[in-house]
Amino acid sequence: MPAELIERDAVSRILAAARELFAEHGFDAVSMNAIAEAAGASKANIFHHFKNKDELYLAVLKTACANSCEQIERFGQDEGSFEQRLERYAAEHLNHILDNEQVTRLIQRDLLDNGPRRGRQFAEQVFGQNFGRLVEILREGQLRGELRQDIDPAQVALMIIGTNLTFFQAREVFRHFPDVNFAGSPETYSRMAMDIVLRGIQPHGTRNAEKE
Amino acid sequence: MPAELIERDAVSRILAAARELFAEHGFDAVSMNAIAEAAGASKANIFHHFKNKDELYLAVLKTACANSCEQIERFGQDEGSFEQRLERYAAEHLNHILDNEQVTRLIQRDLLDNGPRRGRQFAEQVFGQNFGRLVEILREGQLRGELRQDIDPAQVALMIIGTNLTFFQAREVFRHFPDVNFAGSPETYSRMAMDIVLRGIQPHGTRNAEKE
DNA sequence: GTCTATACAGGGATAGAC
DNA sequence: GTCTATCCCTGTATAGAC
Repeated sequence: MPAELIERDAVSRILAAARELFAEHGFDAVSMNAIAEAAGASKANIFHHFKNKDELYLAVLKTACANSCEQIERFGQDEGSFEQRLERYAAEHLNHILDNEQVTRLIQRDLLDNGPRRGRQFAEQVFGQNFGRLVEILREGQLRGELRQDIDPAQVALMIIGTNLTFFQAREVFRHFPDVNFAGSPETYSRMAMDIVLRGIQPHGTRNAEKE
Repeated sequence: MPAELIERDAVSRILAAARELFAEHGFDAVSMNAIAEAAGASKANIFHHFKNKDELYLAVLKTACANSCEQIERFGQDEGSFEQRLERYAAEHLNHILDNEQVTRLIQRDLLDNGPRRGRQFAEQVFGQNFGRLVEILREGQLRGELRQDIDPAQVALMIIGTNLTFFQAREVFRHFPDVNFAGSPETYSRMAMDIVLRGIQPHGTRNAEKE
């Protein structure tokens, strides 16, 4: 028996199977037959619980994003210096997208799709939540003079998120590049990237980035 | 008549239509019927020129990437200071991916479709070419002491490319974010991002980033 | 709620005339 | 090289029994 997620009700199994398959292959490449088989249910039963394929996809995205957003809420919450918070946020964010590979892929797919709008809202929700929290932290730091005034917090937030997303997206590719040593180590990558960013956004004349 | 690309031979029209549709909607979402209609040719004629759908897709990717790589060769070629070259490279790269939206989307899609699937090679080719050129420039700068020694050039290259790709990928989303002012202006975005990166990778104690 | 069986549309791909 | 017509399969979705 497929040991992974047995003993759960059909709806849960269907959602889990659908999430995995949609994330891996994309909406159009996945048939209801495949989902039914992976979920250990009949195709007709899926249609009993979800009106059609689109609605199933939407349900997958909805539960996945809700779960993801819940985790994001906790990023960078704790106390600590401005730099520590930022560094921690970046590390936690990278960790999060790697741990939730399926959701991340779903969202990236959705961002790429120009066609049916389907669940764009959820992609925007997750992306926007991360973005908003980061901007908040950065604004606060700016008020307290802990980063340059002549800088757009939104820009920095986007750089941090983007740097992490790039790692996620391209890690399998640059794993084969001779120049790259950090492919297998997100921690190293995150630390190095944030070292550059932090130094880049320091107020002019500051010099206290190292602490080890 | 569809004014865009008329008067060309069938193969060109087919490739152009296929590139547009694949980029927009993804491989599985596009039917040969749709391509035939968009290209103003019959489905049978497509199959006359391309063995099957996969081969057509591969041909699209191949020509698109070849064209793209040709342009990349010219990035950052000219003389100028290290910082100027880097800045120029970043700006040209962002410009390039925006101008070649279809190719960029094709590659991102291909990257996402991790499976035992198609032309991963092309993604590696384009990505790798950009990456390699950037690392080269950075190494050179490092030798001449124009950027920190304790930094991995590959890391910086990835940050620059990733920052640009993120702009491309998410610009439609953060266009609606109140915090973002640079959504419509890649030039502004690129300048601001590189300002941070350049300051972040300067040798300790340098202070000559501004020149205007 | 869950199944088997089935309807029916659209997909990729081919035959064969011109 | 290009077309029309057609094949056959797989996809989504439904009917109806249990």
